Amino acid sequence: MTDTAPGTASRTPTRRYGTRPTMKDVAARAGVGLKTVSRVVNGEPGVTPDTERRVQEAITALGFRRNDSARILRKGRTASIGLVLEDLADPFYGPLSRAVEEVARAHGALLINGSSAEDPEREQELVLALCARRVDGLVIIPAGHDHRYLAPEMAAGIATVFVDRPAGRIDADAVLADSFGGSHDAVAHLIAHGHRRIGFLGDLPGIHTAAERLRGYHAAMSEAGLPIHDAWVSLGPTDPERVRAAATAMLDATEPVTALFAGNNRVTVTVVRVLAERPAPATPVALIGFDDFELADLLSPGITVIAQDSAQLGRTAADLLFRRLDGAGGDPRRLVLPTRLIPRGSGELPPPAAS
Amino acid sequence: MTDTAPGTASRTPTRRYGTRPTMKDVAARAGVGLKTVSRVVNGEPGVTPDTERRVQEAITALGFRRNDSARILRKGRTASIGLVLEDLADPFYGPLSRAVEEVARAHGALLINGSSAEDPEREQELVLALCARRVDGLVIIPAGHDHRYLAPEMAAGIATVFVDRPAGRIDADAVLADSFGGSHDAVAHLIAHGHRRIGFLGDLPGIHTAAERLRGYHAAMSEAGLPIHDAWVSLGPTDPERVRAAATAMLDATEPVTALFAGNNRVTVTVVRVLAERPAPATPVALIGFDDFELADLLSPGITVIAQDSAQLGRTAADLLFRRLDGAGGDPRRLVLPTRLIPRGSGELPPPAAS
DNA sequence: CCCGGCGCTGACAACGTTGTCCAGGGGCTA
DNA sequence: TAGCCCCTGGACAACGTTGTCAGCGCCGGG
Repeated sequence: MTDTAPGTASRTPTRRYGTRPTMKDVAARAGVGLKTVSRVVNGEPGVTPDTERRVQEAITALGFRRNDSARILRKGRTASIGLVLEDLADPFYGPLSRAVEEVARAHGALLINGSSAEDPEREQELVLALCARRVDGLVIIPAGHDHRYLAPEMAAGIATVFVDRPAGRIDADAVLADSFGGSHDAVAHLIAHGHRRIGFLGDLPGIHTAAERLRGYHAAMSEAGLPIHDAWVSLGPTDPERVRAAATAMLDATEPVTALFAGNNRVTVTVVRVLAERPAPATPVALIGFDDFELADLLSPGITVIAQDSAQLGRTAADLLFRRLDGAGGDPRRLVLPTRLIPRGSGELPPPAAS
Repeated sequence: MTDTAPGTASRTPTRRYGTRPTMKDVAARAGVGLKTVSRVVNGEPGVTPDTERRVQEAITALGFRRNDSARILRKGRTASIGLVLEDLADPFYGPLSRAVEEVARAHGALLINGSSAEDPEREQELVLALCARRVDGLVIIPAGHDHRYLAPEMAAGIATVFVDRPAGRIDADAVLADSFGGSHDAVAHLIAHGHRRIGFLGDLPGIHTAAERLRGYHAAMSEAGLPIHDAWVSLGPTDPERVRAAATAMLDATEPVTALFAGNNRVTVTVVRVLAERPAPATPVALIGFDDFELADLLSPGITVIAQDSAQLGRTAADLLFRRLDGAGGDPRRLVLPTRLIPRGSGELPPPAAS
C-alpha cells in the first residue's frame, strides 16, 4: 500500500504509477454497467446517444485506453503478425519489411519483428517467442534448415509463409526469387560477352539462395562447355574482409578471372570497392551482381545487376499469409518470382583481347 | 483423453483447429496441479526432479506453449517495446531500427514497429495502438508536432523516447543529431572553398531536422556576410520530381548557384542524378549532403557528406529508454549527438573562376 | 386495456496465466 | 519418540476484457 510512485516528474500522482483505469472504473464513473462501456469502446450498436456521451466523457476524464492484452486473451486473435528476417539494417530487407507492414496494416494487424542475424538458434528462439505471443501468422526468412519445431505451432493454427528461402524439413508456403534462373542469366550474359574465366563470389553454401545461385553458375558454365576451376568459386561469409581476399586471389591468379559474378548486394559492393582500388588494368574486369542497389547506375561503369524486387517478395508473402488467415486452404504453395537482368555497363565489358 | 498431438500432415487432427493445450491440460496429463506446471514452465524452484520430468513429458507430448497474452495480462509487463518511424525502407532507419532491436533483445524484449509514412495521424494511430498493447516503452521518430495525446500514456508509465526529432508540446526524452551544427559546418565548408551562391534543398519545413538544417544554412551564410537569395532555398517533399525541378531551377537561373547543400540522403541521391545527367559544365557544381550513404565514396567525385550515425542514435535512445524502465528518474533529457563532415571531393570543388 | 416484442442495459462467466496461501508428509532435533 | 520445520504440491482468486443471457421499460397493435 505504501508503494508510492517513484514519481518521475509529478509529485502527487493520483493513482499508483503503472496502474491504469479499467472499464470497471469507467463504468463506475459513468454510472453504467461494465458491458455498456465495452459496447461504446467497440462501437457496438444498442447504446443510447446520451449514455454513450456519458461513457465517452468518463473515458476522456480518466484517460482510459482499452487493454489489448485482455482483449486478445478473450478473443483469441492478436491482430499481429511476426516477421523474422536476417538483418533489418540490410538494404535488401528494408523494402521487404515495409511491404509486409503495409499489407499487415491493410488488414488491421501490427507487425512484430526481429533479426536472426543468420543464426538458426536465434531464429528459433524468436519464432517461438512470437508463437507464445500467439501472433496470427509468421513471415520468416529462415536462417536454419530444420523447421520441424514449427510443426506443432502450424498445426495449432499459426499461418506461416517463408520468404527468400524455403523451409527445411517441413512442408510450408514459400515465396522465393528465381535465384537459379537469375544466376544462370548473369553468367550466360558474361559468357555471351566473351568471358571464359568467370569467378563466383557467393554467400555461405548452407544458405539456399547461395546454393541456387551456385547451381545457376554451374549450369550456365557447363551449357557453354566451359570448365570450372575450383579457384573461381568462393563461398563463405560475406564480410568485406573475406570477400576482398577472395576477389583479390581470383584477380591475381596466374590465369586471372576476367569477370566476376557477385552473389548478393553486400558482396557486390565490396567487389566494386576492390576493383576501384586496384591500379586500372588495361582491360577492366567485368562484373555482375545479384540484387539491385541504389546508385548502381551512377558508378562508372554502371553496375549490371540481377534485380529482384524485394518489396514484391514481401508483399506476395504477406498477401499469401493473409489469404491463409482468411481461411484459404490447400497444399503449401511455392511461388517463384522472376528476376531481371539490368545491363548498365559493368556486365558488358569484354575480356582482354588475348584471353 | 484422446487428444493425441496432431502430426504435421495428419489427416484427422484430434483437437479443434486453433485450439491449443493449456497448462490445465498439461497438469491433467502429468497428474499434477496447475501451479506445478507453471513452476516448471517458469523454472521456479521447488519441484522434484521426477515431477518436473513428468511435466516436461506432458508438455512435449501435447505441444504446449505458454500463452503470453494471459501471462502479460496477469503480470502487467509485456516485455516489448514499440518503435514508430517514418519508413522502414529508408536506409537511414534500417540501422537505427536494428540498433533498437539489439538493445531490446539484450533486455529480453520484443520489438513491435510501424511506419508513420510521415503522416501525423497515422503516427498517433500507431502509437495509441501500441499503448493499447501496453508496450513497456516507446521509441518514436515523430511525424507530427503535437504529442499531447501521449501525456496520459506516459503518466500511466509508458516510457517514451523521441529520436531524430523532438516531441511537440510535451516534455519528453529526446535523442537528436546535431542538425544545426552539421548544416552549419557543411555550408561553412563550401564557403571556405570559395562559394558565395549556395543552394539549399531541404525537406518539409515542418520537420524539425529540416528547420534546424535551414537554420544552420542561414547562420553560416550570414556569419560570412553573404546574402541569401530566396531562389536558393527550396523546402518541400523529397520526392525525386520536386527535388529534380528545384535543383534544375537553381542551376539554370541567370545567376546560378555554384554549390548545393542537400538536406538528407534522399535529396542527395536525387541531386547526384541530376548533376550526372546535365551536360558536363566547365566547372562542376559542388555538393554536400546531409547523411552519409553507401557508395558515396565510390562516385566520382566522391560525395562529401555530413555523417550522422543512425545506429548510434537508435542505440542511445534505446539505452535511455531501458534506463527509464529500470526506474531511472529525473527530468526529461535531450541528448544531441555530434555529426561529422566527411570530405570526399564533391564538397571541395571550387566555384568557377569568374564567380 | 392487455400483451407481445423490441430496444437498451447489466450481471456473470470465461479466456490462460501467476501470486497467495494452505495442507500434508518426511526428516531432523531434542 | 514426539515435535517442529522445511519442502513439495494444489486450490483459488485475480488480471481486464468480451460473449451470453436475462430483465426492464416502453410502444404499438389487437
